[in-house]
Amino acid sequence: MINADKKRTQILEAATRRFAHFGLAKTTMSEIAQDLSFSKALLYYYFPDKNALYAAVLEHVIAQSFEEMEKQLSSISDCQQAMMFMLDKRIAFVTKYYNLLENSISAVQQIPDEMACVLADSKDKEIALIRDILQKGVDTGQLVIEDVQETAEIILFALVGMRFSILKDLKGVLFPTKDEFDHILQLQKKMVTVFLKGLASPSH
Amino acid sequence: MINADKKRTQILEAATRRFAHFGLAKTTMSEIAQDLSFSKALLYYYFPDKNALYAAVLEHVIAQSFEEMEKQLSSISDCQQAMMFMLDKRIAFVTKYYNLLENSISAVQQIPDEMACVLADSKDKEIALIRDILQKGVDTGQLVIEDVQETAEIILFALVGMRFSILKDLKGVLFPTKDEFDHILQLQKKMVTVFLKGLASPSH
DNA sequence: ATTTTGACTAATTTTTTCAATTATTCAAAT
DNA sequence: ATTTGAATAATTGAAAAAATTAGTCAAAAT
Repeated sequence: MINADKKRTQILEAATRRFAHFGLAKTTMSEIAQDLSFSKALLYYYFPDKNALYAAVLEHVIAQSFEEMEKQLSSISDCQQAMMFMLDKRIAFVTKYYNLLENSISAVQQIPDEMACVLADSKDKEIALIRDILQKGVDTGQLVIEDVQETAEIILFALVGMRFSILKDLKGVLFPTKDEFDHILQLQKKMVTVFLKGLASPSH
Repeated sequence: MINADKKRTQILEAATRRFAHFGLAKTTMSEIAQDLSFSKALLYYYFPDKNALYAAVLEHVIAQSFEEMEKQLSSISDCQQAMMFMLDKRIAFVTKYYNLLENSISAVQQIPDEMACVLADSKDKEIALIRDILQKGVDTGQLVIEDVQETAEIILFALVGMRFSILKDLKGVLFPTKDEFDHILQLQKKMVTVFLKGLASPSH
């Protein structure tokens, strides 16, 4: 029982390493099994198929990141500060898991339902996170916002889109460098700062 | 001479119709020639190759749109109004020429140098357009901006990215509808409005 | 009973080949 | 200088073959 869970976790971790480095297509179930000296069949004992394993990995790293972020965010009361913190963490996450996310990032191709679901969830949670930051700003009188949900959506669209636009401009670059992610972060911070100023209560 | 230019223009126009409707891949040189009852070889007398013709079409429609926009923009002094006008025109352009731009829009694939060049130019011009609107706002005392060029870039990145993010969410949709473009426009306007408010001079 | 495996099959991807389409050239005609 | 028909070169698409990988299962191990 406890041992079974351990095996499952081991598989998840090995899969995370492989997927995070090589992506879905360039990782085989055999390789993951070999990394652990397990038989390939064992992977199928714990996970129904490759997509499910990949989705589990995705879900795991996303959940981990959210958990950490929410914990740390709770101790920041200023919403400008909170937003900057979130941007830092967001970029750190994307930088670390860029290859894992490549499928979800590069549009075009169809994403299997299982992953689409995880990603949709993740998007909702991210909007909720931004919404909570904004709401705190409204509650403390720092901000004046008519529709907090929509405003959070606009901010997320702009952030995701900004990252995409900048990375697209770097055409021919298979793997963006740390510097390029830093550049994105810098512009995102400036944008959000101006945006928050635009939402600021006149009395402040 | 004058007749030769006319032929060139005819070819450009016929190519525009085909490319705008079917895109680069689904349009053949023979079809363009047939539309005009010219021989296919004549197209090669006026344009070195298919990519060059496509790039010329792209350049032409972009230049036309810019020209019209600049003319009309010159008579708008309020920068909020100017920005909204620009957003309207931008979306109208993308809606009209969506198929023509599909290559440039869908990332991933390599864009031939000739087109990349036209698109890079177009991007620079667009930034310049936004910069000029912002600069007017600074000059009239409506806005306070430290780095106008960078701010213009941020706005463009956010706009382009926003469009991309929203269209990506509509996965499986080959041709976005008018309504979907309107939704993009609506969110873009809200974003830019808040952003401009964030740049507004305190005295206003 | 649960967990694990090797050997097997099914599905998918990659490679190769070949026919058909399409881009491009060019010598000759206008 | 402009235009064309006829030819060649390049590209694409479909089909077949080969190779890799996903997924299954009966039996072994714990």
